[in-house]
Amino acid sequence: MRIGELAERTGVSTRSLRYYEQHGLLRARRGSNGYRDYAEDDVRLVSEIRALLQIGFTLEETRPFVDCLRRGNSTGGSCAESVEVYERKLTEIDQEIRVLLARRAEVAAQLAQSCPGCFVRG
Amino acid sequence: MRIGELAERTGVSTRSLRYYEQHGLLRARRGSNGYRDYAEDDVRLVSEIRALLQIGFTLEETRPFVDCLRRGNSTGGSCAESVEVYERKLTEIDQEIRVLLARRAEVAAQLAQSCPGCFVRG
DNA sequence: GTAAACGTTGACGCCTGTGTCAAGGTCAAG
DNA sequence: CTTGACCTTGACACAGGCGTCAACGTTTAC
Repeated sequence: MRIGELAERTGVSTRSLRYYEQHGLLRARRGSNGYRDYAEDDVRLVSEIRALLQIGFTLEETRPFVDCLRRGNSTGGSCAESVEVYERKLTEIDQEIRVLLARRAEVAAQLAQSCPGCFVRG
Repeated sequence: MRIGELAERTGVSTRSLRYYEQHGLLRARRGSNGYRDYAEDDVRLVSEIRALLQIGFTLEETRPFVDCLRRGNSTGGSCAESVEVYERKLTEIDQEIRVLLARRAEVAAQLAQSCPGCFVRG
């Protein structure tokens, strides 16, 4: 299928699809006219990328999942590298949460000091 | 004092000081040679900005605090506008935390599915 | 044949605070 | 007078994923 159809079926803009390809996540055969020609499997592949981006992964972090799918696995997360990324991501998220909680406490403290009457649930 | 001294005393690069000025947060008289000439109070002012940036405020959000200090208040947070920003920031942070917690749960669920043996404290 | 729809690559913009380089003015010390 | 430290403005670069426009080739339908 051509890029327009893939875009429509995945709900992803053609711009994004080309961007993914540019970063080596997506590959396409080329017709004699230069048009990209995608396989059926690419629909799932793009969906995997989108799902991960949605969760907060960077494009680079989706690479192991894509590679995993390409190797024929039923799920992008079925490979060791993917699991590692999952675990790393969990650690990162936990760290971000800690930072935010610290910030929240800091802001709440400042607010309490500036405005003793202001209640802050915490 | 000149910009170099202010930079040294606040631990902020001259680049940043000029940037703050460019955005109307910092003002300086100019000597006959065109050099910026800062007042003693600007040290505290810059410190206030840095403290807020550190906590995660954007430069724009520090404006009410700066204005508040300029009006002669002992603290940048002593004004109604500043308190509003504090409260808005708290709400934003809480929202971000919620997003991160949701993401964490999502990632943990995916990980558990991909790797049943992997334990995830939650 | 021609217009419309779709494809191609390339490149700029965004957002935010800051690093960094350029090309030049100023001033104190030797 | 020269060196070097310090100042000035201006402008490019980054990170990340994508919108969007340009300029141009292809296919499709009439």
